[in-house]
Amino acid sequence: MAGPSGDVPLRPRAMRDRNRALVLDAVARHEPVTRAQLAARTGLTKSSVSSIVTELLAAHLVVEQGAQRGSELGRPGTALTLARDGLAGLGLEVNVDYLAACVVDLARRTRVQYVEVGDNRARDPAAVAELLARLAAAAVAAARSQGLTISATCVAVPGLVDQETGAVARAPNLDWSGVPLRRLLAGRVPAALTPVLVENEANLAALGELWFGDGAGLGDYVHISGEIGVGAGIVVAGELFRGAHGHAGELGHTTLEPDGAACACGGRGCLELFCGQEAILRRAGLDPAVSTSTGRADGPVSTLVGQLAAGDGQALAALEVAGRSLGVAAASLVKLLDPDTVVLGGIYAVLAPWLREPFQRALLAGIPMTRAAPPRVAISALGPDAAVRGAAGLVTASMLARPGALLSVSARA
Amino acid sequence: MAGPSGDVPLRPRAMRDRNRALVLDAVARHEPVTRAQLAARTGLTKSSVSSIVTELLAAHLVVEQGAQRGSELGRPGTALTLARDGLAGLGLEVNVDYLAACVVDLARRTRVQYVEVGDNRARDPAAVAELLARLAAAAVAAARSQGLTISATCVAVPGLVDQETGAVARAPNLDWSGVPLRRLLAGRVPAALTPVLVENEANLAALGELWFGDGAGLGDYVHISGEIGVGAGIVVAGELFRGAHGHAGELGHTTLEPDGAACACGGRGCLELFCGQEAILRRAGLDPAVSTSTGRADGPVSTLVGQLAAGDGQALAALEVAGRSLGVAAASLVKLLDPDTVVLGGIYAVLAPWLREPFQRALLAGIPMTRAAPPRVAISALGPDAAVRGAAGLVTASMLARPGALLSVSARA
DNA sequence: ACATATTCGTCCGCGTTCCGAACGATCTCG
DNA sequence: CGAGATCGTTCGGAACGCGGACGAATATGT
Repeated sequence: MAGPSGDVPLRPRAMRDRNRALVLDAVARHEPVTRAQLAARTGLTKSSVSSIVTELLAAHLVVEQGAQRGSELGRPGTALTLARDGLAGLGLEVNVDYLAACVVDLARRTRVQYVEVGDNRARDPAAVAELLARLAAAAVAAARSQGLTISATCVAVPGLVDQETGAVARAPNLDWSGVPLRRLLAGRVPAALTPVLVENEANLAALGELWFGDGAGLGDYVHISGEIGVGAGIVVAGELFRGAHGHAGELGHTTLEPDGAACACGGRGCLELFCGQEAILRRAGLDPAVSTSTGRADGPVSTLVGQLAAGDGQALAALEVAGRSLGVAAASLVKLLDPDTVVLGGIYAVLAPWLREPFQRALLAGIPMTRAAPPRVAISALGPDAAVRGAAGLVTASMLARPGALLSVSARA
Repeated sequence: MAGPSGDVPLRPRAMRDRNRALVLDAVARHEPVTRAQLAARTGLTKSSVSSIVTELLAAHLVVEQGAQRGSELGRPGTALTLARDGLAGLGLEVNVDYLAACVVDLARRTRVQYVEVGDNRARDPAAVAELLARLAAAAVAAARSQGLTISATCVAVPGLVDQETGAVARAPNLDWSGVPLRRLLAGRVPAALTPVLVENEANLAALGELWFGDGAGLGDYVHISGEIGVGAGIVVAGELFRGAHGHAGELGHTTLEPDGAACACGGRGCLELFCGQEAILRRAGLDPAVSTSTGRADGPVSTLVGQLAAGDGQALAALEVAGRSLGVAAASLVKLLDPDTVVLGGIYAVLAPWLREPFQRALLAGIPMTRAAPPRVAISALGPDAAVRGAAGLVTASMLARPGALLSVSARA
């Protein structure tokens, strides 16, 4: 029952908090930037900006870069940028056939990135947690040698997550159910990495696209993430739409044919049966059973790409089917959510040369004259990397959004 | 792209604005209420609440009701309630087969409500605007005799609206396209009723349910509005989800059968072909062509209800089909948006005794083990009245949310 | 009847924060 | 080298919320 946008009274302190976040955000967006430019951009006065910047400098969130060479008149300003050598976010990912870790600094530069291939379906959740913790330790060590300090961690998983407990309620493709991932990691990871967030992979991939891809021009968008499952991440006004229980975006089990084939989820004619990774491979005549790689390294998807490039008829037909069915589902989604853009990510980014055309055709056919302009269709620049980086980015984003919490963490270097 | 929740700097003035809205909202929710209770509820101190209440009293938004009889110890407080005799909102509705107007006061009591039946497809948009303006004038006169002053107007229309211009981009069931409704009304209505908002009917019906129905317990919900078209209104955290262009919630043209029958929208196998009002009537063996009434008064829907109550097989089968198809579409919607509740509104509220069971069955079948708890299914308490009242409520809600704008409007009575 | 406890609403002084104007600093251009 | 422009700082003023103190109004106990 949120009343007027948040039921909390606004005190001078909260006012300062928000203006601090406003300035820090403007630095992140426009660095390098001078105090005067910040004042113009945020609408605050020069005095207020100065006072806030002083705090941000003391907290080591922002650093001065010396005089800004301006070809204009007057005294040049001092350039401000986000600190590159201070706090950073750690992103982890558990997927069906690999683990990944990456470290991102405040300026959203990826400073460390590790991937470790291996079939996690064959492993016990605790064993996966153990491997992931080791990967994390390696990434943190590499980050420390670059002068970075991890402030928090976020783990991407291909399934539904209970935000409160950090447990994976259900991840069908991993065959996980009720796995308390946060607790499993908490015991295996130094306390400096906590808190550990757990979040759905498709959601994080959408945010990854926002922060590390072409996010700027997307507006409100839906990021469709093709992996072994099919998920959608919905971003509205720069923020993730999570739904009431954090489970929004489950696109893979949209019903396409009410009387179609049975799906593992219990339903019938689900989208995943037409354009999930395994369905595509099978239709193309490839064996999806072996170490299914999500488009990275060598794996069935690269094999498929090879066949497509060679003009293999069966493979091309499989993508025609996938694109068309995905387009039909996307049309319904677009009519329901009215986004500016639809982004194809995950393996769909890799398969875009063959997928895009039938997808777009079906999408437009399903959105007739009802809307002024059809949504743009964009291809993810990140592909399968989007989720880990989105996870790390989520950590740094929350630092940028709440700088107040970090003010006392000054004395570092 | 919105940075830290709004790119506007927070000044002392904005702080006051928000706290004013916070207090006013608390009054609305808990009236009658004393200053001390408001302080406890909002988290502000007694001093701040006192100061804000003084302003609200001066603006005639709130009135004192004399001493509050408390069975407790100590000095009793003075009860505060929203003013019943001051500002009010005017809601209008253009639908296929009727026009409606209603006036709602700050306390969300419906003070005036008029409905005028008549087929608007047969009329020119300008003629409709003329009739609507006359209905509005009558409603306003009735409101004035109760001591109410209209502060603004909102019009509900069954189609896609351009929020900027207040024009109806397309309303297929009215056969309107590019009708500048705001401009048509502006010339025919006294200036005191402006500004005139124009908004989609399904969206307003959802808000109507929130404010005038069982809104309290719904949480985040989707209100499915069955009329001649089928629309959905999505409410998240007490606010409407409009999408990037204000066109979100178009459920009626979700594709159910990609190779199904052609729909007027240009697509194939659309949901409306299975559970739109005309489809249901036709399948039940009734003639939908005559003055199709949206469940109010006498009309084909009441005829249908009669047949259903009598146990007519063809009619029951029609509702079985409608319920099942609506349930399938709702299942996809639920997986995409993850709401707490799904509300059946419009004619579906009237048909609920026969619709609910197949609907719920299909809905649950489509949401297997993937979610912790399936969404609740609720039946609208308002039915076809939801939209007009939501329109009027939207006006009063925006007054409550931005009391600052009304402070100078004091001298009334 | 009267004192006491309790709660309500107001008042006043204080701290935080933003704003606006003025000022010195620094650079470009002629 | 002076005029003009821009940058960042500083200082006083104003708005606002906070906290404690105070009088008002009521119930309870003796």
